This record gives sequence, structure tokens and C-alpha cells, in this order.
Amino acid sequence: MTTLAEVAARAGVTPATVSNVLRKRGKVGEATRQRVLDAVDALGYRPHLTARALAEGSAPTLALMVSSIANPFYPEFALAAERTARKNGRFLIVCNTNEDPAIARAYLDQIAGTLSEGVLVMNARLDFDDLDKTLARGTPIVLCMWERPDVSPGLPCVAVDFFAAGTLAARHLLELGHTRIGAIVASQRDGVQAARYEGFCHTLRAAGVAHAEQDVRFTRDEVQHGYDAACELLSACPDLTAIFATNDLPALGAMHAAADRGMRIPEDLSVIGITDIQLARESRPGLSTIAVPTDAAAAMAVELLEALIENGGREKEAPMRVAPDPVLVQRASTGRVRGV
Amino acid sequence: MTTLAEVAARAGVTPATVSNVLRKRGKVGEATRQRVLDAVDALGYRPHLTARALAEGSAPTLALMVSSIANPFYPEFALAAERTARKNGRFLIVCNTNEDPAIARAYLDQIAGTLSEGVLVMNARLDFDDLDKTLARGTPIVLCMWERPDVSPGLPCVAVDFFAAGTLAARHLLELGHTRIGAIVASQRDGVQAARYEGFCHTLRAAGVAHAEQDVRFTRDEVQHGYDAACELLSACPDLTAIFATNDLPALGAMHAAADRGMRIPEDLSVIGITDIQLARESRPGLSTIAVPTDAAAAMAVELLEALIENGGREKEAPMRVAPDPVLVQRASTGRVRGV
DNA sequence: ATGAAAGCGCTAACAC
DNA sequence: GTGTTAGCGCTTTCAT
Repeated sequence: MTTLAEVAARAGVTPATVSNVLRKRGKVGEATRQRVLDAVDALGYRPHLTARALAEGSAPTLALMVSSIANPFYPEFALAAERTARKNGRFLIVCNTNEDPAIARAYLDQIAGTLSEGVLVMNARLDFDDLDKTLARGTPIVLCMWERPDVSPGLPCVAVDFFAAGTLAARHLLELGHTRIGAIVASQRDGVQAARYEGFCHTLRAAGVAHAEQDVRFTRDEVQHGYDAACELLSACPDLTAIFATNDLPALGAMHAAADRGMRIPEDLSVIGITDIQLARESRPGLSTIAVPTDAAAAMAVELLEALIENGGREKEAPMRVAPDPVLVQRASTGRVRGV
Repeated sequence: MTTLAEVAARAGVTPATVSNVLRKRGKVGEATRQRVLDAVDALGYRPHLTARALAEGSAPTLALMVSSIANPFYPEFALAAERTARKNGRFLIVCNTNEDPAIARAYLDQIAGTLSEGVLVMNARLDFDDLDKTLARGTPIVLCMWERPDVSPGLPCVAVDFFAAGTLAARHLLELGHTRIGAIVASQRDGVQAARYEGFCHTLRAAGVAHAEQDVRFTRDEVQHGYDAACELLSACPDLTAIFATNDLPALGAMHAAADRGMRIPEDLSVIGITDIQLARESRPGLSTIAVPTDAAAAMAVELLEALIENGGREKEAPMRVAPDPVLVQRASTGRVRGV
């Protein structure tokens, strides 16, 4: 490993000067500048990020903590976040907590504030206590994809109106004439995804459409779980003409379940999800869904985090930035209710 | 931020002692140990990873460089790699080069050897020159998923016999009676994925089955590109009864293309891919594919990298570890050739 | 325009 | 058992 000192020696100057030319700081004579640059080149010198980080206080890195990198939504978000981070010369490192709070805590303890200047948190299954502690130690955090613009999580966040997303989905189905609609919620009843379901229920209620306890299943954000839930739903309520899922993955699973029962989509069953992940476009038939502004939210989250970092962390209130509203993307999985 | 020194002060000892109790090194009296632990607790002290890294020489981190985190194969690999890395207390940070060699180089320059002890490289579109330079600076690198166990890339690597994978795919199709087989290769003709296609061609040739220039398309590892390529293939050669794709994503695209042309799968067209990503299981119909030992390869790559790190980097030859061979996973997308 | 020196927070000999 | 002392590689005043 080549060090600053070695470069300095070869160029016949002191480390301070090398540092200056590299960071384009202070005044350095053109001649020495060249000599230094040549030495850097000859030695293949690369600044030691860790040493620099120690001296400066932190590394130019943002951490993105996700609960499961296997969920295709996260990579899409990560991609957008990275693009924004790199604009300001920062690296984005993604930390996969594997749905395990202990791992999440380990990352938070170790990475936050040392290897990274700040952390973006995405459904990482960490309780607010851990987050608060990290925050207290002075590392900025922003919650990505908070689901309710109307209530603050008490932490800096980027919110998307998922209640509205649920509303849009319900309205779309209603407009197509559906009145017997099953629901698949990809979380616990009181989980983070509840707002989506509430929006859905609220809209049904306002329209005077019944939605009973047996019309809903609570499960996880995976294709297979959506498949299973849809099977149950379709068996329990054969009169269902549509299924709403709070996430695209289980919606896809519901489509498969329907297909396996010989139902045609959308003739026999309409299916709609939320998010508009890439798979929604690529499935057959294409999945109708409520598109969430993933890229915008990611960019906003990074920008907010960077603002907090500049700011030094002393905010009065936990700031919230609200991303653009979700919009309906109609594809081939939803259609008018079948004639009776 | 709480520092070691502050903890030491509060516990009435020196930093060295605190360090010792924290790292369970050296001998420390039980009483002082408790006092130190209490102080740590009271102050909410967390070791500063950067400082520790500087003092020790490197951070307990492995970097995984991928060209596009959006490709669902990478997360699966990353997941397995992370599990292995964490066994030895290391973190895995994934760096997305976004298919851009410049970004790749930036990551390599900045992260390798400073923020991370070693780097795992996955199709990251970096040329061997950059890798060699990094290696020369003393940071171990291992190439993951090298496609040819029989030829060394000149860098430490984990190889999977993708030639064999192509062979298996071809053999499967042949056994089902197909003789008019189209191919979709998810890379340039001379790209990394060439071995798969070579294995395929070799087997066809050995069986005396013709495969002409017009029966193949070179494209990219994405559903949409597979879709487009399949459309071209199916138009140009309407007599095709099967399509082999070097990757699952384009294979999925081919299935969609067939469906859109009113062809039934597998009655009218058989489709087979390589890798066995999760989507292959979840698609309808399920995609027959040649399963690659992703988890095993990831574990081996991490272990090899860790070995190189321990070793200090002075290897005689670039070591290669060969992962278990690919195996056929037959699902519903392949069937006997349609009767004529 | 360039150099000297202190220090970021921690570890690791070695001395007491 | 516990303290002392040197760094790790870099940045950053402050002199010169």
C-alpha cells in the first residue's frame, strides 16, 4: 500500500502539500503540483478512505438498510438512491438485515456513524428504540417509504400516501363494477402496510360495498404467500370477482392461483396490486397496479439525509418529505365485472 | 460520540484496559471488567469502526461488486454471501456499478483495501486491468461465477461449469425429441456467457442436429430483451419447437413472446433457461431450467476471499475453486416435441 | 507556496 | 492486572 508520505518523499515535499494538491486546497505551485501528480501516478497511490474518514470524522458513504434484498422492490429503490448519492460523491452501501432484528442492530451499531455518515432505513424490522439510540449518538437516519403523510413517525422520513394508494385501487375496482372484492394484506393486521388496506376499506365503505372479515387475508410480501392466500380466499368466497393486494408480489401470486383454478384473468377475476415493480410490467397478463413513485422517493430520501448530515443533526422536529402521490397503472389484469 | 477514552475515564482506568475488556484480550480483573462494562453501558459507547479499522489495518467488511442489482440473480447470491460473511463477523456491503466501468473503478479505488478487506466481483464490467491494479495494491479479489472451470482467468475465482449447463439444457431438449431449437444468448457473442452457448452447440453438433446462424440471437440478460429476441426468432424460423436461453430472465421473456403469439407452452414450444432464479419457480408455467449452485458458489467465494485475506495475499497461482455442477430442474415449460 | 505538528479513536507491544 | 507509548494514514491549523 502506498501512503501519502511515500508520495511526498518521492515528490520531495511534505505530506501536507500532497494532501493539498489532492484536495485542491490551499495554494500549491504548478511545478510542485505536477511533481506530486507524477509521483501519485508512478506509485499508483490511492487515498486511504479509512484514514481520511478518521481524520475528517466520517466516510463519504450512506448506508441503506433493507430487510430483505430478495424482495425486488428494494433493488429498484436502491438503484435510484445510489444514483442520487453518487451525485454528491457518496457511495451507497446496502446492508441486508435478512429480516433479523439482531443483524439490523449490529449493522446500526457498527456501521452507522463510522463507516457511513447516515442511514436510510427501509422496513428493516428494527424497532424505534434502536433507531433512537443511533440518532442519539449523532448519526442521521431517514425512514424511507413511511406510509402515512398525515402522521409523523417521530423520525425524519419520506412519506408516500399509501392510504391514497389503497383508495385508488378500490376505486378502480369499483368503477369496473366489482362489489365482491377479496383483499390480501402483505403484513400483520397492525403492520406497516395497514394504511393501504385502510384506504381500501374506507373507499368500499363509502361506496356502500360490503367487505367482511372472511374477505381478507394477512400474510407476507411474497409471491407464494399471495398464492396461498388467494387460494384460501377463492375457496372460502367463490363469488369474489376481484382481488386487491397491498403489494405486487402477492398480487402476482393471486394471478397464478386463479390461473391454476382455471379462472381467466380478467374475465373471471380481476387482480390489482400496489407498487408497480418491474415484474408487474413483465408478467402475463400485465398486472394492473397503483404505481408508487419509487425513484422520486429514493432521491428525496437521499437528499433529506444529506441535508441532515450537513446540518449536523440538530433538528427541532423530525422533518417529513412527502413524495408524489401514487397513480393507477391499468394493465390487463383488471376488467369489468363478469356479467352474472 | 462517546470515545474509548471517555469510557476509560468514567471507569477509572486507561483506554488500553477498556480495549482489552471489549476485545476479551489480555487479563483484566473481574471487578474492573464490570466497572468498564457499566461505563460502556451508561455512556452507550460503540467502538468507532473506522478508528479500529485504521489501527488494525482494515475494516471487517467484504465488498460485493455487481453490475446491476436490478438483476434478480444478484440478490440471491448476495444473500448467501452475506450469511457466510457474517459467520466470521464480517459485513457484506454491496456496491452497484450500474453497468458503468467508471463507477466500478471508483468503487474499486476507494473501497477496496480501505473500507473493505477484499472484494467479490460479479460480472461487474470491469476490465482485468483495473482488477490487477487493485490486486497489486494488496487487496484480495475473487471473481464469482467464472464460467469455465477449465481455463483460469488469471485471478482467484469460483468457477461453475456453465459449459456443462449448456450441455444439460441441450441434452434435455434433445431427449424430448426437439431438433429445431432456437437460442437466446444473454451476452455478446464473445461475452462471458459464451461458454453456455458453446456447451449447447457442442451437444447439438454431437447429436447431428443442425443449428444455424439464424437460429440464435445475442442480447442482454433481461426479460424484455428475451421477449424481443424470441419474437425475432419465432418470426424468422416458424418451425422452431424449442428455445434455449442462456439465462432465466430472457427465457421468461421467450415464454411471454410465445404466449402473445398464441402458442401454448410446452405443447407448441418448449423453453428452457439456466440459473434457476426464484422467478423460474414462480412463473406460470414453471420454467424448466438448469439450476446453478448459487448458494454454494457464494459461500465458496466468501471462504476463498477470507482465505486470501488471512494469507496476506501472496499466492503463487491464482486459486480456483469449482462449485458443484449444474443440474436439470424440469418444470412445466418443456415437453415432448409436438407431433407433426 | 510549503512545512511542522497535533490529533482523529483505536490497537498492540511492552513495561510496571 | 493495568498503564505507557507508539503508531495506523490522513487532514488541518499555524508557522515560515
